[in-house]
Amino acid sequence: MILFWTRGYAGTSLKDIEAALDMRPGSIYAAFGSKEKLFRSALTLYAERSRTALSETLSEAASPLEGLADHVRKLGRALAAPTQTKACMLMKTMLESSDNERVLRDAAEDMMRQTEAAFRDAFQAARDAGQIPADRDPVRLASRLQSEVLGLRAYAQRSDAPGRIEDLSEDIARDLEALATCFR
Amino acid sequence: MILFWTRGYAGTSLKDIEAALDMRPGSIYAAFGSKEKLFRSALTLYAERSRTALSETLSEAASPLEGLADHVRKLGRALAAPTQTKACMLMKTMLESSDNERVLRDAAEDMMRQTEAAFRDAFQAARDAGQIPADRDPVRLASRLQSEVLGLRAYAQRSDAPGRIEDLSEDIARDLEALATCFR
DNA sequence: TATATGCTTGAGCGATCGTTCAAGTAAAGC
DNA sequence: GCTTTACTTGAACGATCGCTCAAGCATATA
Repeated sequence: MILFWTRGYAGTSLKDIEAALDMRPGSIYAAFGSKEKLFRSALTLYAERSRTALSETLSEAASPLEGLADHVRKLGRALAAPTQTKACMLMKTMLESSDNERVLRDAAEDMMRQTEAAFRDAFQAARDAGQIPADRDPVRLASRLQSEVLGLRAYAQRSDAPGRIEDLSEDIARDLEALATCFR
Repeated sequence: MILFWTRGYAGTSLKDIEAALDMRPGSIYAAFGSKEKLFRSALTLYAERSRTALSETLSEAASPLEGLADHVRKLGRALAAPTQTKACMLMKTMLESSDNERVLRDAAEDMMRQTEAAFRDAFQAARDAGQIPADRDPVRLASRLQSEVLGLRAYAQRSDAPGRIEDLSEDIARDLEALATCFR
């Protein structure tokens, strides 16, 4: 999965996959069917893990809004560590897929919408709990947060990012919390 | 340029370029040297145009901060229109480039830093003019804005984005202006 | 031990990649 | 009209792409 994540769909050759899985082409095709199917399962795995991480952070937090802020701060800490790739795999897939790979694009979009729906539910819960003003639209807040996270992760890909990422994620988290404080 | 922008470096084949320029391979190589050099000049052209657009918007605005807010709103309007590609070409290049294309990655990063420097100068000017609080760091604000713009443009790539983009850019622009209003 | 079964192997398929270069074409100078 | 010069052409190169399949291997069953 990490291979596809870092190099993308078209950028990963079967040679790379053979080496990573220590399998020969025949076995790979017997097990996964095609490069595209293998990529899609990698994409699904990525999305599931992301969703799990988010829901765990949300459930551990004292409130939905703090949960979202925690999520952003955790992300910032993760992105400050040196890893192969930082940017969101769904975003990378969406950006690299052309028309003849529309299936992948659509799949990535769908999964991204699921994440955004989780954000929306959290904002909705925060509003129901009176933590944020009633005139705030959870859908709009969710797309804003989605966009901020995409931006943060894309920015993190820059080689000079490590020193700025924690400030960035802290700013985003503070803005989330400010939704509550401006209401008191 | 648009071809490279939409499909990326590796995703654009010489066949595509031949068709787009109505030139045969020999002429292309005589004129540009290599696919990589052609891509780099496309990247440079893109960055120059972006920079020009930004500086024009800034110079037309009543104040640096309003200039930045205008820039974001203009971007939102542009992204709401149906175009081939929305996401920033520098970001796409940064994300798709692997280690064997490090030259492209570095070039894209450099150009992105120039944009960010322009943001920083505008924030600095706003602070010097007393428009934003003195304890605000222009560098930090600039990286935040850079990240927000990257996020906005990546989000705009989604097929269901058109309806949300203007809200998103409006939210970002308001947050910029709030740097001033919270100071009054 | 002989046979059947399921999995792995890697040579090789046709297609496409970026790139080159001998040959062809067109305009300029004499 | 002939030569020179500058530019264009497209066939073809080696490399690599995703993928296939006859052959080989190892284990289970008889």
